[in-house]
Amino acid sequence: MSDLSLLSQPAHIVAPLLLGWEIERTIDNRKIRVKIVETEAYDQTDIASHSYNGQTERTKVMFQESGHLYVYFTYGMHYCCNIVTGSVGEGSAVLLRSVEPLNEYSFLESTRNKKGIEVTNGPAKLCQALKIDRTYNGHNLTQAPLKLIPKTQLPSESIQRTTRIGISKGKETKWRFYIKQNKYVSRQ
DNA sequence: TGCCTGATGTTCT
DNA sequence: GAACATCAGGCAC
Repeated sequence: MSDLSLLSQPAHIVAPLLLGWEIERTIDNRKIRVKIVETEAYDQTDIASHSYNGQTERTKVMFQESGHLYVYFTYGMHYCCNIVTGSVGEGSAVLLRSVEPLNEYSFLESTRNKKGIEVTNGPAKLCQALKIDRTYNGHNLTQAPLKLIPKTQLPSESIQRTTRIGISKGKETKWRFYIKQNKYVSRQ
């Protein structure tokens, strides 16, 4: 039983807390574990967020209970996944930008047809590696086959805070967080 | 190493 | 009809 109550806080508080947490993804009886090393926060006051213009059919999961997964499809070929945070109706979430595999390396390399850090060092890459698609939109992260596993909080000295990547609006907001010196971080 | 661009579908205006 | 929370491959330097 994992306690995800920390996730009911605002996204920009939760985003650095999630660094170092693990995800357990079960595929064909394999229990794949990865560590979260890079995140970005988005909420309804944020012009770069999907929830900025209010709730729509696509974004409704962002407005639901925290501890669920918000998966969206972008650029015609990629999925990205977010962890919903805050309280119901708040419209906030944390984008997973990169993760570090902890086991099943060769399996992940085969799902991506890539090796090394290229397997999971980007938001769409990690979704492909872990086989996350829109069927997981709204998934409860306390349940298999996709579980979020809380870990002790990292010391603040090991966390770097910067502006976000890959957006055209809201660039000045420093809501990207990553673990310093981790090679899986997409851009240091 | 770093810039440029094509691929491709969903969402919103 | 345009924009898009991206990626990979190609080419120049």
